[in-house]
Amino acid sequence: MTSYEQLLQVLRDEGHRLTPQRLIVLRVVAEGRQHMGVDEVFREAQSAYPFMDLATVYRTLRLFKQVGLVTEVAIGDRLHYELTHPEDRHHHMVCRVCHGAFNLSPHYLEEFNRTLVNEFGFVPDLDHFAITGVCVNCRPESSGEVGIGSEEFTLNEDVP
Amino acid sequence: MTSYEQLLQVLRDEGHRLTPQRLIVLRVVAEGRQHMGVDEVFREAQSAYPFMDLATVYRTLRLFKQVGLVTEVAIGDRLHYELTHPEDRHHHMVCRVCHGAFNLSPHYLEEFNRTLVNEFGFVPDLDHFAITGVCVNCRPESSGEVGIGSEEFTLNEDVP
DNA sequence: TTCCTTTTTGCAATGAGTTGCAAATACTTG
DNA sequence: CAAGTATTTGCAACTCATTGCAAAAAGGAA
Ligand SMILES: [Mn+2]
Ligand SMILES: [Mn+2]
Ligand SMILES: [Zn+2]
Ligand SMILES: [Zn+2]
Repeated sequence: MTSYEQLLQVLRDEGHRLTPQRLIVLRVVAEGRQHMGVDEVFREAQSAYPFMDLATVYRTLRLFKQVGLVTEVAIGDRLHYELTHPEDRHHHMVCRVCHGAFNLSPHYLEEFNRTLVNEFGFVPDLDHFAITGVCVNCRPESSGEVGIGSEEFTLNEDVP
Repeated sequence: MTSYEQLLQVLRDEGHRLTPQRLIVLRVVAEGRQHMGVDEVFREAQSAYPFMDLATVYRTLRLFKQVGLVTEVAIGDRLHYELTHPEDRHHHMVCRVCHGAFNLSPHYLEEFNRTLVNEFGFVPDLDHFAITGVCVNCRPESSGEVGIGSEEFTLNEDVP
């Protein structure tokens, strides 16, 4: 798919300098799991480059988001990042109880999106969205069959 | 509608103590505008009770939310509170550019809500929701007619 | 390579929000 | 009304995220 070299070219093309810090953060995010929290990126990056500063990680991730290399999603009150895969747009349902995160096809928000645009002229930020709630496994009385179409992964950080 | 005395009874009924701090925060929220930010509540409360501490305001608002007296909404990355009006459920569209906030009927999220419950058994938190985006006035090319049904108010705090 | 300019970094300070804890106090009971 | 107890408060310390600024370094030109 998008190789590491191609990703670097995106930075060069927009006139950004290729510092060791940026190369490492990019590698960490590219090789990491889905939705890494900032502190997780920081720890991994620091182990490869001990002088790495947390402020640099924040600035670097913000830059990567600006140029489209990574996608940001707010889960709970923390920001998480993953490499952008244009062919795999998705949203999330995040369980408030078990912190599990389930992927959700963009299809489920398309009508909502269209309605806001058509009725109010409001263009919502619905690129990569996370809605909190309670998942089927954590519901008080485990009633209700689950349909197809959702794929779970688990966050390895606590989300408040 | 719900008088101040009735609100106090809710606290008493659940075994919470009626401290001067709580009475004042409740009065401030009850008499304040929609969606007061915490620091705004703090300032008003402090002017009525100079010993008021910011931590107490945070704890008090969290308690009021727990017992249902107030409704919380995250706008940008700050929490805002307003007195709960069960007969006036609504969501918001918040403009990233001008920070204007528009009310949105719950009706627009009902289908989305139902779909998540039915297809995935996921019960989303859609009590009082705010979606960010760009409002019709702030869109690059001002195309598109605005329908009826949205009512604007302006936040008087900057939201990042 | 060396020099120059501009960007980027590391560090320290800041701000919002949360938490532990001892002192204060609201409510209960006599 | 006084005393006892459990809750609540104020304060200070702490965390997470952001920002100003001087020092470091990337990239371009000679
Ligand atoms: Mn995702
Ligand atoms: Mn509201
Ligand atoms: Zn769950
Ligand atoms: Zn606007």
